[in-house]
Amino acid sequence: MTKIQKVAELAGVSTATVSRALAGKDSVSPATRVRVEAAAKELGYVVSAAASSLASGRTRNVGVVTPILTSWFYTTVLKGAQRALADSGYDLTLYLLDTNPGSDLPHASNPRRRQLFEDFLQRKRVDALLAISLELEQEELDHVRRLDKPVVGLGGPLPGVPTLSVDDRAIASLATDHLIALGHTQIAHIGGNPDFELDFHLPSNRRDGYEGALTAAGIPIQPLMVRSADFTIAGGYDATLQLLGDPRVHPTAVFAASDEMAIGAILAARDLGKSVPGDLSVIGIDGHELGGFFGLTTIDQHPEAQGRRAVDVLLAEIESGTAKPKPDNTYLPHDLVVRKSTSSPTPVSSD
Amino acid sequence: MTKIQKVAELAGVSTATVSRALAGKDSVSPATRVRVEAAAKELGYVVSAAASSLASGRTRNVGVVTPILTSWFYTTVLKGAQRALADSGYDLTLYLLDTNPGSDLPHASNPRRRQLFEDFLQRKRVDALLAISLELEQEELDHVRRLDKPVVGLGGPLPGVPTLSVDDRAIASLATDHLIALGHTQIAHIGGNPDFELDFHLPSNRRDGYEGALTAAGIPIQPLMVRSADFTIAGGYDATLQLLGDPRVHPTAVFAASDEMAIGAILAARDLGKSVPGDLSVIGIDGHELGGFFGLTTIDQHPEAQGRRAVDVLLAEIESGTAKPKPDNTYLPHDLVVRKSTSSPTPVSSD
DNA sequence: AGGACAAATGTAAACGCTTGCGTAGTTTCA
DNA sequence: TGAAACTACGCAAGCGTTTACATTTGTCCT
Repeated sequence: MTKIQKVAELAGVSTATVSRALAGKDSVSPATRVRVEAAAKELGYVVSAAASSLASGRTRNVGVVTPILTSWFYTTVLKGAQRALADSGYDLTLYLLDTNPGSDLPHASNPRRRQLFEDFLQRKRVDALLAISLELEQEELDHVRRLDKPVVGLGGPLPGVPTLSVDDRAIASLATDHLIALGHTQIAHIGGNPDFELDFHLPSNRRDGYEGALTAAGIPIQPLMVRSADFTIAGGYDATLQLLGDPRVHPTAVFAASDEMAIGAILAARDLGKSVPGDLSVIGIDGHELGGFFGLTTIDQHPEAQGRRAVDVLLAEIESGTAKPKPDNTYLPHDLVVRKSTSSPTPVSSD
Repeated sequence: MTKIQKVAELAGVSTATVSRALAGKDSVSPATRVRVEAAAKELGYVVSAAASSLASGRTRNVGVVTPILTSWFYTTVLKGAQRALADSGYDLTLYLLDTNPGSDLPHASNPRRRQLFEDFLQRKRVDALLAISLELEQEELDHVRRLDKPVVGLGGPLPGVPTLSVDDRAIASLATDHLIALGHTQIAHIGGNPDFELDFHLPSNRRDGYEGALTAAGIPIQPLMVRSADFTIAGGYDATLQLLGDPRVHPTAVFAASDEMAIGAILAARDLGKSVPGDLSVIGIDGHELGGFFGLTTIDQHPEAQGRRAVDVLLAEIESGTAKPKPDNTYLPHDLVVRKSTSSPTPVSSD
C-alpha cells in the first residue's frame, strides 16, 4: 500500500499539501495540484478510508435503512439512492429492518433493531442516515438523535427529522377524482394493511384522500367498498375477489393503494371473467415498471427520483454541517399516468 | 463520545485489556471481562470503527456487488447476504454495477465500474467482496486481485476466485425431464437473453441442459422452439406470444429460464385463450415468491440461502486469513417444486 | 525451595491521514 | 514604500484503537 508520504516525496511537497490537493481544497496552486495528482496516479495511491475517517471524523459513507427489500418500490428507491451516493463518491451501507414475522414485540425489543440503533450506528460508521418508511419508537429516536448526524426520513413522518414524502392524501384524491371524472360512483378502495410493518400513516392518508374525494363529489362512502391487503399482488387479488364476490356492493372501479395490489385486482377481475376496464376500472399508485405491461393507470410517484432527492438533501446537510436543520416535510411530485385499465363505466342493467 | 480510556479507568484496567475484553479474546480473566463489560455499558461506550480499523486493518464491512437491484432474485440474494452479515456483526456496503443502458463499451470503460474497482474498493473500506452474477474483465480482475482480500463469486464463474452457484445444466435438465416424464415431447424453451447484462454462461448452460435432456430422451431439438427474452415477465410474455403464434411449432409445454418469464408465459397463454396446464404446461426456475400465487411449477434455487451461504464462505475466509483459498466452484442445492402449471399433455387432434 | 512455565495484564509504538497554526513570499493600496 | 492582507505551503499534534513485547503474579514440578 502506497501511503501519502510516498506521494509527497514524489511530488516534492509535504503530506499536508498532498492531502489538500487530493481533497480538492482550494489553497493549493494549480501547478502543485497537477503535480500531486500525477504522482498519486503514478503510484496508484488511494487514501486509506480508515485513516482518513479517523483524522477527519468523516466516513464518506451513508447508511440507508429500509424495512423491505423484496418489493419493487423499495428497491427502486434504493437504486436511486445508491446511484446518487455513488455519483458523489459516497458508499451506501444497507441496513434491513424487517420485523421478524409474527413477532408482536415493540420495535425496540427487536434484536435486529437494537443491534442497529445501539451498536452499528454508534460506531461512527456513517456520516448520515436515510430512513425509508421508517417508524421509530421514542427510544430508537433518542439513539438516532444521540448520533448528532444528519438524518433524513423518506416516506414516513419522523418527529424532529426533516422528511421527504409524497402527499398521500393528494395522490389518493387524484386517483379517486380520475375515476369520478370518468363517471364512476361505485368506487372501491383496496388500502394497505395498517398493521403492516410499514409506517401506518400511509394507508390511512390514502384512505382519507379517497374518502375526501368521494365526499367532495357528493358520493356516499360505503364501508363495504373498502378492503385492505398487504401491498402485494396476491393481496390485491384476494381483496378483489372478495369485493367482487360480495353481493352487497357493485363496484365499477377500484382504487388500489399500490400498483402491485392493482395488478392483483386486474388478474382477479379477469379470473372472474370480468373485463378491465369494461367491467372494472383499476387504478394504482407507484409507477411500477410492470405498469405498462398490464396497461395499468397509475399515479407515478417516481421512486428512483425519491431516492436521489433524499440523498441530495442528506449530502447537502453533510456538507453544510448544520447540526439541526428544520425538521419539516417536503412534498415530492407525483403524476397521473393514464393507460387502459380505466375508462367510463359501462351502463349496467340494475339487478 | 466516550473513548476506551474512560472505560479503562472505570474498570481499573489498561486500555489494552479493555480492547481485548471487548473483542472477546481469551487471555482475559472472566472477572475482568465482566468488569470491563459493565463499565462499557455504563458509559455507553462503542468502539470507533475508524480507529479500530486503522489499527487492526479490519473493517467489519463486506462489499456486495450486484448487477441488478430491481429483480426479485437479486434482492432476495441480497437479503440473505445482509442478514447473514448482520448476524455476524458485519456491515454490508452495496455496489450497484448496472451497465448504462445502450452503452456497448467494454466494461472496463464504464465509469461506474472504474470508480468501483479503481477507487472505492482500493480504499480498504471492505474486508471482502461478494460478487453476484458478475463477469469481470481482465483489468477489473487484476484490480480485485490487488486488493488481496477474500473474494467470492456467486452465480458466475470468476477465474481464480472461489465461487458458489447452482448447477444450471442440472437444473435445466431436471425441469425438462419433469416435462418429459409427464409425457411432453413438444417442449419449448424461453432462455435468458445472452446479451443481457448478466453473466452469459447462465443462459447457455440452461439451454444446454434443456437440449441434453431432450436428446437423452430421444426427442429431436427444434430450433424454432427456442426463444430468448430478458428475464422479465414482459419478456416471457412476448416470447410466448410469438411461440404460440408460430404455425411451424406446436409446443405443449414451455420451460422458461426464470420464474418471471414463466409467469409471463402463463399470462400470455391465458390471453390467447389457452389454459395452463391444459393446453400448455409451464415450468420456471427460481422459487419466486409469486410462484404459489400463479400455481407455478418451478425449480427452487433458494436465493436467500444462496446469499447466506456466500457470506458464510466469505466470513470463513476472513477469519482464517487464508490469502488464496482454492478457486473452485461449489454447487448449491435446488429443488423441484411441483404446482399446478404442469400436467400431462392433453391428446390433440393432429391438424 | 527454586526454577520454569503459563496466565493475566500493562506499556507504548504503530496505524495513515487531516488540519490548526505558523511562516515565507507576493500583492495591494494609500 | 511600508504596512496590511493574501496565498501557498510546511510542521506536527492529534484522531482512538490494536497488538507485539515486556512484566508481573501465581502454579507446578522435582
